[in-house]
Amino acid sequence: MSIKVFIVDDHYMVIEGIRSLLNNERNLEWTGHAMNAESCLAFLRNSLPDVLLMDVNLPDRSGIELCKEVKGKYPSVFIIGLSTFNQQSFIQKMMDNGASGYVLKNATQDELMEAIITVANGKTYLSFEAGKTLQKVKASPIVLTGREKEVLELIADGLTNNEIASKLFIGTTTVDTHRKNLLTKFDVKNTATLIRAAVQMQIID
Amino acid sequence: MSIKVFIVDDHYMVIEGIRSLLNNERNLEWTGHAMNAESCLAFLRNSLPDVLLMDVNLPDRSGIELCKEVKGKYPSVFIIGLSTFNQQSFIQKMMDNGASGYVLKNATQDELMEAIITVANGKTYLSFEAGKTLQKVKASPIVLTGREKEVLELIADGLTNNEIASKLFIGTTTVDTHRKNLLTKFDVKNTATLIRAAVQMQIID
DNA sequence: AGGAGAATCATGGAAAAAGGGGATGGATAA
DNA sequence: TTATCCATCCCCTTTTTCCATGATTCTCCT
Repeated sequence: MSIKVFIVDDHYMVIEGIRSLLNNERNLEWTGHAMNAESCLAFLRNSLPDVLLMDVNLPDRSGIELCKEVKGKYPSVFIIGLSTFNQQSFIQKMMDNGASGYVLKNATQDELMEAIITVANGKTYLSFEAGKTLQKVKASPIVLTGREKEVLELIADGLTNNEIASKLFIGTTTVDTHRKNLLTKFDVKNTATLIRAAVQMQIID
Repeated sequence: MSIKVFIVDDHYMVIEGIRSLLNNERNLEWTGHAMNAESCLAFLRNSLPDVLLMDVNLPDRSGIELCKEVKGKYPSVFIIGLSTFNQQSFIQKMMDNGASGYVLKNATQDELMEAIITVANGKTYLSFEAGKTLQKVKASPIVLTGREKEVLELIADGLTNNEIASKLFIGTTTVDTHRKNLLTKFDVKNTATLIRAAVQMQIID
């Protein structure tokens, strides 16, 4: 019995690449591709693959959201996240939202096949590089409270403590406290390094 | 006479994708691929393609540097930049460093062929999306002087004006001036928004 | 030779952030 | 029921950034 594979990715070259890498495999069946989240969902209404290869950066929606939605509606579909970079938080979030695996786009044919087969059997697959990154993330997870995240975003928007306080209807000193906690959690010494770290970790855009 | 094409990209899937997209074309000759800058240069020492498809993000060196080096040593090779995103500054820098074209990885087969043929004839090709981005960049180009960039990087590293001044052997007031100029050039109001903008524009990492 | 831009420095004042304390109520979880 | 975490608030001091305005070199380009 062959494994049905579907792919959603907005890059022609990547779709072609994967098709080419997989088209010699007898025990795989290529059921099609989509180039955005919407047409992926439309396809799934009619036909369910066993394994769904999903780019984390889609034009209309983030792969993270799509992952959640697909897994909610069709729990039998196993999802493998695909991305170009080793992006800390993305890998974590994809796995948290129901993905069964994560593969980088520089994977070899063997790696990709192994991932698909592993995942189709209900197990979890992380490519070597992604696994290393995940370990790093797990080693030092930065968990922000709701309020801290709000404050962080307003700082990134250029507001001062006073402005933030007005906007959130709290005291300036409270904002100051949140700010100090942010510096501690990120282990940075000032606003510049705080924002840089937050952008790099994709906590803010 | 067929056009010799070589590709350097660290993503297997992309290489496979391009190979697959191009292998039906009679007037093209696929001369090989490399997965990093060094082996690309090694290949070029023995054999020169007409067109070199180059990822802007290589593991060992940025495509921008490689572009400059290749174009310096082998002016007859026409280079097409390849990237996943529509990245403002990258497109500009690749073109500045001797690239003849820029194509996004979501390009269709037709688009890619058109790019290769256009460039092989010594003309310039920009994919539609890339062209749009470039126009935006040209409309509001943020050009930093050498010193400003140095200061910006040190700010992003978390140094204060005093520390920056010591490191660069200049006065604190001078650093302050550079800092003010940075705020003006980026059209932002404080350090937080400055760093955010700089990271997003990939002026700092 | 003139002009533009880059880099350097200055003065002085206002605003904001960083760093150090400590305190209180409320929710939640062990 | 303690213990922990969260969000809220306060005081004080020092450091740093932001703003306005102006000036002097130097080099590069025309």
